[in-house]
Amino acid sequence: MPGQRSITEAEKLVQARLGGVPVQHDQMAMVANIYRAASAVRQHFENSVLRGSDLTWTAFVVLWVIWIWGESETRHVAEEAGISKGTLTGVSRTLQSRGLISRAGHPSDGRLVLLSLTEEGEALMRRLFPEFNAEEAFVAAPLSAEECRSTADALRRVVVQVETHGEERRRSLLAGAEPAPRRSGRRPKA
Amino acid sequence: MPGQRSITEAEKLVQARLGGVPVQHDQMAMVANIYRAASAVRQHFENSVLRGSDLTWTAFVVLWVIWIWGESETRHVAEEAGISKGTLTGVSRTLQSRGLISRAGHPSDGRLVLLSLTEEGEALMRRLFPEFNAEEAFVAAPLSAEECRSTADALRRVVVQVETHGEERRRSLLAGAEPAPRRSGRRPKA
DNA sequence: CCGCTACAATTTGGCCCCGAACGATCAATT
DNA sequence: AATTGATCGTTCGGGGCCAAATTGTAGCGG
Repeated sequence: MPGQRSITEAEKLVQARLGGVPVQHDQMAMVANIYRAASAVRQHFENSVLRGSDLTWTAFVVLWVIWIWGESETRHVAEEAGISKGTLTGVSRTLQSRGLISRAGHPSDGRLVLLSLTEEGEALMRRLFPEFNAEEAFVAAPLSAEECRSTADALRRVVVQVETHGEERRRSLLAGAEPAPRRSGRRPKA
Repeated sequence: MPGQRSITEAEKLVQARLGGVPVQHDQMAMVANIYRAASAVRQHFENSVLRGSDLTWTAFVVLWVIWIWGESETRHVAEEAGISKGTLTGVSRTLQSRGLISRAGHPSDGRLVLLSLTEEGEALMRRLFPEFNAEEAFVAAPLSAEECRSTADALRRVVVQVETHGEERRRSLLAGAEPAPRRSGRRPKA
């Protein structure tokens, strides 16, 4: 677990590299740990409960969303699952090919596509979710229920911060300059 | 921000789908929020500070590790950065092609490869890190310094839990059964 | 010196991931 | 009926990501 041990130690090294420029330690440590925890948890889930059904974390989340909310339009599923529409297209194709979900056109709006679980997908979720939840309890075992709640609450506030003020923040950082293209991704036609 | 609003609401729906099987609410909410916060934060960083230098989160973390620890063996960089060795090979190739890092063979052990920042990479990190840290402060703005510390500490304990007991847990879940292959990835030769 | 085992980084295969471009559809005009 | 503008899901390009297979070096015992 060298990554963890080094976090606090790293801060001294950062100071050395920056030569006196002040660093926001606590915020830096929290962000680093958010990402590290997310990776560790995802990895554990994929290699324990999900491996047996050969699902990725993302595929499971998509199934979960449809399971909870019932037949849904793809854009809503993508937003709930926290992935882009383009990604969902690929994931749902995979899940459909395995017979876990089905797609149907919207009766009155030809642009929409509705996703729903097949009987097989439904049965899988009924079987899988309790195992998944048991693993959630496992990774959270060192924390009391109260600590889980306050941690969840703190993280929720971070998400709210980014989702409500993030775009405005990004605009003000650019300060009028054009948004700078990505190197990856489809090229503009011009 | 429908995703957040729905978390607590979703728990009632889960109960309905499971018909009385008990659910660990607090642990479930925490895990969901860890992942959601990590995605939101990563996305915000890539679209703000990192976009201008066309770096992904992962590429930045790799640069950061080398910056802090100095010239390092690839396996150590991969572990610190929280990615697999195979992923690092690709990322470091990209960074090298952009002139930000350089690679050198180990003087006495021909198997090892050492990564270090070029002068250009060094300059980039000196310029970029303060911007990065300012964004860490931005996303953490709704939380007090004390809340950042306790949240970071809780997440650290989750990581420790997974890293110390995860493998044992996965083994006991399988209970002797063979580990079940992945659908994706290279096929066993047999 | 010759296997042999251990361990390093790389390659490979299949998926995930984003966001720009695209084609189809809809709704509101005219 | 034709035009226009918004919005849907899909396609596409360039990466990221893991773990098994592969390739190559190290260092041992014989």
